[in-house]
Amino acid sequence: MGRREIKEFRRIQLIEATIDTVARKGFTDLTLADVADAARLSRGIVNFYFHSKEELLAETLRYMTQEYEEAWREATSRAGSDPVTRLRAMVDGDFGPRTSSRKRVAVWYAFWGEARWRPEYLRICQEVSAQYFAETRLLVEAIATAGGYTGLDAGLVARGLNAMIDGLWLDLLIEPKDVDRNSGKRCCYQFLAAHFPREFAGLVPLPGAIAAA
Amino acid sequence: MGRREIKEFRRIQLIEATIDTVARKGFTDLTLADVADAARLSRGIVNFYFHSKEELLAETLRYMTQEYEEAWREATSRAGSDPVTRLRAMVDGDFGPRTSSRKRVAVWYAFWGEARWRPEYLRICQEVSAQYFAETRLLVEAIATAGGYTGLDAGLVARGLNAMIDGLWLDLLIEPKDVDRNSGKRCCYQFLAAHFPREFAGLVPLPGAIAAA
DNA sequence: ATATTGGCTGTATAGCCATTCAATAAGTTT
DNA sequence: AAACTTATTGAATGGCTATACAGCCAATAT
Repeated sequence: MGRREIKEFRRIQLIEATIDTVARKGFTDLTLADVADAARLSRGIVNFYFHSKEELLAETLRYMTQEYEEAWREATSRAGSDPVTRLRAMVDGDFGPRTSSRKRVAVWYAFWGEARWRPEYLRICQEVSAQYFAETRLLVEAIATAGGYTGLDAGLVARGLNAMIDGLWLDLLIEPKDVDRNSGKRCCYQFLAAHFPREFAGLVPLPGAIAAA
Repeated sequence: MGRREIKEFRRIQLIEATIDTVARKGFTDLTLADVADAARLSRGIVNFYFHSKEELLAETLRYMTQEYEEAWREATSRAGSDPVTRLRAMVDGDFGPRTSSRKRVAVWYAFWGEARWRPEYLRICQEVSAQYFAETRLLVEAIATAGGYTGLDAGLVARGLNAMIDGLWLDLLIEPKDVDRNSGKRCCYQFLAAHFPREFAGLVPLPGAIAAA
């Protein structure tokens, strides 16, 4: 590896070490020595690549939001142009093994827990949240129009879906015995089916349907 | 104040000082000196009433969960026996000015952000979450039965409502410009109206209805 | 070959903070 | 009011950790 590439490589290496370390020790107990160890580099390395611990953490959050946004944009893109398929792709992505692993979700919540007191975190979270909301809102509107559903506030439905996803992630953390990635997904399907029965009802098995099958 | 009462009084005084201090400075920047100052007591006081900082924080979380549970149990109790009214009382409570003030919600999220790495926090959160879920599930079931709604998974609906509330609280923190206590409430009403139109539709004004009124 | 650059290391340091504790104040009992 | 108990203080302690930095070494340029 030439000197040219190494700079960016190390940055990412340290950011990923930070994610791993937050996942392993939490936010409060995280030290720069831990991060350096996780990256298998020397103790002083973090302050060589970042001005401060605070900056490392903010960059880590930025990295995660970018990764997340790329993931759902790619998922919708693969899903084609049908808004129903696209919205479903977003939900599926949010409960896919990579995005909603216990590790990843724990790290999201660690950052959200601090966001209130760190304007930089807040800004970053607002950005990703606004993008996601805008897209879901658009899709909800398109589905409503195409399906002839009237008297429905697309903003409210989109907001509700977004909130439900975040809340289910919390359940993955707190009640992993009652909520897993699959039941989280079904929960969202059911919400969508309640508003758009023709488009989503097939995804929600009726109670007892499994036993009957 | 006699010596008998003082012990309990100081405990609560310190716990409430802790809530205020977390609200003001966040979890990471909280020091016992801050808490002592907030309580207007001397620096060493916390370790006289609690074995450690960790214990103070766990007790603070326990205090908040008890307060929350008492609040919604009282709200449903006041609401009488009709499950529709009862469920609505729970939602209204969750978006009432006391429970969902930015300050309180920020503190909840601070604890949730740490819960993954503190088994004690996890246990406490699981407890309150399970109680709340059990009650909402019961009410959803009662509403479905009374209203003749079939083919509806009460557990999934209750789970979705719980998750939506938690997620909307996050929005109160992160996007206070787009989500406030009122729109949060309306969001939940809309979810309930989607499943139980006859029982809840009246609470969700149609788009444009306000302008038309 | 030699010089130069720049990534990287590991130790030194200074500040912070939870916890302890000896001293003191306030209240209670006899 | 003396003896005793309990609450409270605030300074001292010790451990921890972010940050700074002097020097080392490998890669590149000349």
